[in-house]
Amino acid sequence: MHRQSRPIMAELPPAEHIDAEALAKEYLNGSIDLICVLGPTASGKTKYAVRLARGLEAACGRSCEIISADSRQVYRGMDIGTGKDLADYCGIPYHLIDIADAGSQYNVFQFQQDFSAAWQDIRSRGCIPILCGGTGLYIRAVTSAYDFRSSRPLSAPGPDSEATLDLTNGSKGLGPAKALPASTYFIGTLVTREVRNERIDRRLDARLQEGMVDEIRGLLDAGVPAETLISYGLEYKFVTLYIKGELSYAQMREQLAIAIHQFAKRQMTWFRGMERSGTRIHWTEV
RNA sequence: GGGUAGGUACCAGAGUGGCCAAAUGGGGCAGACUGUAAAUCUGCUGGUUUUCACCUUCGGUGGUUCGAAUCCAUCCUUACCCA
Repeated sequence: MHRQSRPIMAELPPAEHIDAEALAKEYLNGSIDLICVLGPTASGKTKYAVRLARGLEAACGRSCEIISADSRQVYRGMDIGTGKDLADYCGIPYHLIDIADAGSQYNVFQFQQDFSAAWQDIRSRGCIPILCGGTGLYIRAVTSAYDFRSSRPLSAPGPDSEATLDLTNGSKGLGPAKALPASTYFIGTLVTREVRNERIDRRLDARLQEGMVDEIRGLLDAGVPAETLISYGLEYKFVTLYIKGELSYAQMREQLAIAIHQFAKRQMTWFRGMERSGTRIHWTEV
């Protein structure tokens, strides 16, 4: 008898079919000003967003451009570990990928600024913007118009008043009114946990074979501190620990797979939280 | 065949007569998170129950005892060692 405790799992939301033509119409008549594709890692967001872009272009003749909402793909030289898969875009222009140096510290506030600029730019050229990514905080910061000016500026680890002052001045200088979307249509890419984890495992092995360890060793050799890479989390954290000899290859692979599973779960928690607070997400099977 | 050490909840692993439904870690589940978010943090994790509580659990069986995961007997079983 296998009475393994089977905890209640949040049921998957019902999937719906997204009609590109209707969506294009909504965008053109101004009832929405941004389309956002979100989902946990390994749910096929990018591929879906590209397909959607194609569908929208076919439906209304306007070009689509994708704005990435991925807190790690912003860094140059971090390709395999962040799964950039730039070929997946198939010619659709993308934004906010490779915009910061590996080793630097990008953040939500910066993202909000950069997103605003890209979003306005795309719209000013008559194109349709699609925000696509899995960094929930980033997505929410730009679609719910988070106001960071009133919040505490990022403070340095120590009592480094100078750094704090610089950031404060910087945010003031950018002005209070950032242009952000007023109405976003959210599409979530839906996969069962089992399928998701299976894909994560397979993808991890593929990345290891593609030379992920070498990529990260290269970053270390280029002078990116190990602590910084570790702070980036997941592949950068565990592979760095492996390179430093603190984990065996097998341990690295196993612990990393678990950490990615847990990350995907946390992403879903965030998205559910968005729904709980009133955001309508149209989940679709991919 | 003989010897030794083990068999504890999903896993690992404490506990060696009452304060044990059973430490701790991992995993899992759920949640929080407006300037690091692939980060950081919280709760739950035998069953019924709102709580109190009660019920069934520590390889099997049978004992000892007011009381056993803990002691005894026996059986099954795992690892290693000697043959």
